[in-house]
Amino acid sequence: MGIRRLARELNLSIGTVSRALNDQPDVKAETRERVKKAALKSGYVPNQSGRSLRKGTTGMVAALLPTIGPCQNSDGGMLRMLEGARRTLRANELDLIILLRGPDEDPMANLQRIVSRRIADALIITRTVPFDPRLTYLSESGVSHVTLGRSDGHAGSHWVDFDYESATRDSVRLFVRDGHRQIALVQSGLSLSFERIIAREFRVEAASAGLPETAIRVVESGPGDVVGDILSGPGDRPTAVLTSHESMASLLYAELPARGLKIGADIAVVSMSPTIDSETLVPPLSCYDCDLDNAGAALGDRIVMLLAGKADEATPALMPMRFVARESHLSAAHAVRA
Amino acid sequence: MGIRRLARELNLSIGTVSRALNDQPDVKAETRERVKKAALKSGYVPNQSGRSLRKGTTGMVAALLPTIGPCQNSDGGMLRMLEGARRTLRANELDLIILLRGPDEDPMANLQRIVSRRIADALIITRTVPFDPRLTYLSESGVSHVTLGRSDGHAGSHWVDFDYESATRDSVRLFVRDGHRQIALVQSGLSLSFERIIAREFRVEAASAGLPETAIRVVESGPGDVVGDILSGPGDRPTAVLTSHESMASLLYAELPARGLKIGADIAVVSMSPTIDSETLVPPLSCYDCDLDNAGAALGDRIVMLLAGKADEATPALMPMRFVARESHLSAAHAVRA
DNA sequence: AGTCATTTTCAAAACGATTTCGGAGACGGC
DNA sequence: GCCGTCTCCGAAATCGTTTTGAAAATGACT
Repeated sequence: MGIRRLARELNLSIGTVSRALNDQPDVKAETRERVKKAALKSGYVPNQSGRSLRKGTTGMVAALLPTIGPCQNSDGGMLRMLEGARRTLRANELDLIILLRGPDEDPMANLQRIVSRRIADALIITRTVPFDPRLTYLSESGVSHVTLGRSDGHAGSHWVDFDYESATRDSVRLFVRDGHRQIALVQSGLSLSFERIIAREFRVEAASAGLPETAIRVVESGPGDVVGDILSGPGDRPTAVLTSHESMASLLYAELPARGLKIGADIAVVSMSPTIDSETLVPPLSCYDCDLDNAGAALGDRIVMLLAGKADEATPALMPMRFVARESHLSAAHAVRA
Repeated sequence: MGIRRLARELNLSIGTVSRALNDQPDVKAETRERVKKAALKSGYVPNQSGRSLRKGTTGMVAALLPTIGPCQNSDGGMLRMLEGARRTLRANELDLIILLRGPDEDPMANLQRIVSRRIADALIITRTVPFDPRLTYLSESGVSHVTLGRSDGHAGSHWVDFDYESATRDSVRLFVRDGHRQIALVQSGLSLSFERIIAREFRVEAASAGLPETAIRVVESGPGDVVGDILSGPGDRPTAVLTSHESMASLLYAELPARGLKIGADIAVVSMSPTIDSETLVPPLSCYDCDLDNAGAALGDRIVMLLAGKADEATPALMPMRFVARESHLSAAHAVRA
């Protein structure tokens, strides 16, 4: 196998065979048929290395996925999204490959290695931070890329992201409408773009809803001290909590009951961007849901546009988040205050 | 960029430069140093396509990951394991890439495409089924591969798997010792190798513990009817349940309370192969834990052995599972029977 | 100095595909 | 019969690297 052998069997030159298989002109329809049939029969598939070398493109798109710490079983959502991207890319003759980056590897060095070895034609970048140096590097190197999550400081960049602003605003309004006067936001960090966005919007909306500075609490913590961080501090305890990630919500579910606080009764909990089984929690978790399949497809679409040279059609995509009211956001909290 | 330019700058032939960079003999130590320094300075990295074409190997190992249905947020564990594999492979100059397969793609066709395009030197196969046709194909094609999970009917094959037999036996014994006389096993399917193994072992061990046929219930179900399936049927209800996967356990957590059964009190629940946050459930889930990092490393090791031609050193690896006693396995169940 | 063995280097041939360029026929119009 | 056009195909160049085989340099010893 190899195009050489196929050509010899057909009594044709390898050039003609290649042209026939790639649907290029200057090949008689009948010949093209003959070639294609023979290729199918002998199971010929062009060697990727040879093809890449000559064409200068690999036909692959790489998604860079940092695997961080032990608290990373939230990946289910990521895979779900990448599957959406895969489907779209595949429909355009592109293969999606996922590249893991361990905690031991330097983000930039890792990126440079991938770029310079020409493993993929385009990249999908996740876990963006504000002013992400990776994006600067990619832009300067002229490598096509789409990010999951915006990054401040990269004006013309192509991204897909969820509408955390609206979701955060809605959430705060919901709390206020339900009579909560003391609210908190729980995050596991503040470095990622989406965490920043949520924190900022949370403060702004709470302020514009008339809540005083002391009524707003933004904590950033991990397992062990989440609940302590929320409940400590001056003034009344918060009666409603928004978490920026499902993993934080599950921590609350684990620790709040031990403090005698019943979720959905004594304290309201709403979570952002959950993965799948938020309804199997007790009580079922109210959350802002996101359409992972479509987000993935949007990522794929952007990549396809970029590679087709239609960069102008690759507009940013802000995916809506949908509030799913279950039971955890309910609370008799206003009574606490009254 | 390009070895050609590098060679010209150094006043050397490209052959010498190549040999110097690849640590091959027949290069003066001083020259080697000079070349390496220049390569580092100019940021030269060999083009992967050119290298693959010439060497016939890609330096990549592909892990094939089916993305199935919506119930797949158990992937966190899988990624964790693959990260272990990545680390080991990377230490041996190999790159790990993950290839998703959507529900729309045929497993065999997908596999054939990957193999014939020579995308990777070796494959990691997951979700093995008994007498897996993929393994037959790979063996016949002479493609190096290691499977996660055994597959009946492939004697000499290389695999890494968890010791489900022992865990299942232990679990049944634990139940019996705690006085349970009516036990159940809940699975989401029966097609995968590990599901078969657990089911078989469950029946065998229960029988040899003296439980009559009617006291053993093995149900295979999805969301919605798990609890119904367990509780229905002749005889007393089971007082202890083993689940073969964390996702099933979380279903039980969601649905059992509604039937008035308190986990860890009225009914014992133990889960196999959980991912991370089984301790944040209420009550904390007792389970058989597995060392994902080491399992991943074992996968990587096997691949390295295979590619180094030391197939005989790539022995199968049965990874132990460790019982983590939390609270869900407790129960006053014997009282029910008494 | 000449010979031989041993390093060290260079030039050229792979690897497998795509693409460019040009030539051979076929055909029609004059 | 000659010339231009069109269609189809083959030969050769090309992509960037590794590997091979031969040539040059070096050193040791007569």
